[in-house]
Amino acid sequence: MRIATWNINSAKARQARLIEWLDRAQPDVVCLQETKLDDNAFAENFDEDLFRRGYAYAHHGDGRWNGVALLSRIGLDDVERGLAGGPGFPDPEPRAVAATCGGVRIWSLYVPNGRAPDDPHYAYKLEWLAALRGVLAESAPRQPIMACGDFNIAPTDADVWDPADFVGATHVTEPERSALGALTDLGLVDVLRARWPDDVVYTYWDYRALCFPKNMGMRIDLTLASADVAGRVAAAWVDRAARKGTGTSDHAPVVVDLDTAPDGDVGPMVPPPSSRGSSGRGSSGRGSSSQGSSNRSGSERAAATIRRKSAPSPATTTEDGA
DNA sequence: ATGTCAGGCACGGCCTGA
Repeated sequence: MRIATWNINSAKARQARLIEWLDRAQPDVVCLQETKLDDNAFAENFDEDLFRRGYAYAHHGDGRWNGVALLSRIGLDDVERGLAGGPGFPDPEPRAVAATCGGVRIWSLYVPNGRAPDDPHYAYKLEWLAALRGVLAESAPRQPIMACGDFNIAPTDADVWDPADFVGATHVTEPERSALGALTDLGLVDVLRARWPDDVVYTYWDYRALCFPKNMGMRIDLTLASADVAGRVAAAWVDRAARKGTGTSDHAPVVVDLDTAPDGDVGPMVPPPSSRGSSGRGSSGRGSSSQGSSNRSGSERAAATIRRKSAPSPATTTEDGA
């Protein structure tokens, strides 16, 4: 079961890249953020592309800004749009959609940016995260869950290319990190970081100033999983190829492969493509701890990481081509 | 150098958001 999250920065502008990526990456479930479409426009643009590939979807958007979606080819049940009890700015915005897919309650989340610590949008961000905690706290004890999306928070200073550059900025402040900590305190595991504890792993690079080629990035797109789900993680990586070239989002997808659940009721309805065998699933199966790294495959490593240099220089970082 | 994009409005560049 392959789950991905991707802030695509406009579904319409990204249509060709998204479809191309679905065909290449073969995710079973995709959490999208910043579709920037209303529900009708999303349907008009994507019904044919998605249904032909076996995906059902739930879109929650009202047009110009925000907009989230869940795509699934392994079932899409009990769809829930919006964040119950969440704040507005001033009205509630389409930043959350959830569904049960393959036995896991999955959330696609677009946390407010915050803009600046003294901006009203920052207070809104913290209120929104508090409401999210309330919703996940009800769900987490009852079922396996994953909360995926653009959190607009770098969990630690290791998740930004230069902490000094972020002094006074959002995404790194203590209240934001505490709000994220309140989510992990529910027992949710940041599965990408658990998988790559010591590597430079970014998911977002500003379009400006050659940030991507220099690897001046941030890790703000997160895949949080309840312990039962985290224990099934067979691989987790950032698909940096999706950020390369022209016409890309400024975010790259985060991809997580789960082994089949212990009760064996979960699996893709579409036969796994041959590419799947080279992405970390071929090893021993369940029992791979989310903390463990010994069974990471070379291709997972190649896709996921940039090696940290002893003297970090953005211009000289190279891909780890295992 | 806020050095780039995206959408909206409305068809030519501004404005807003990220």
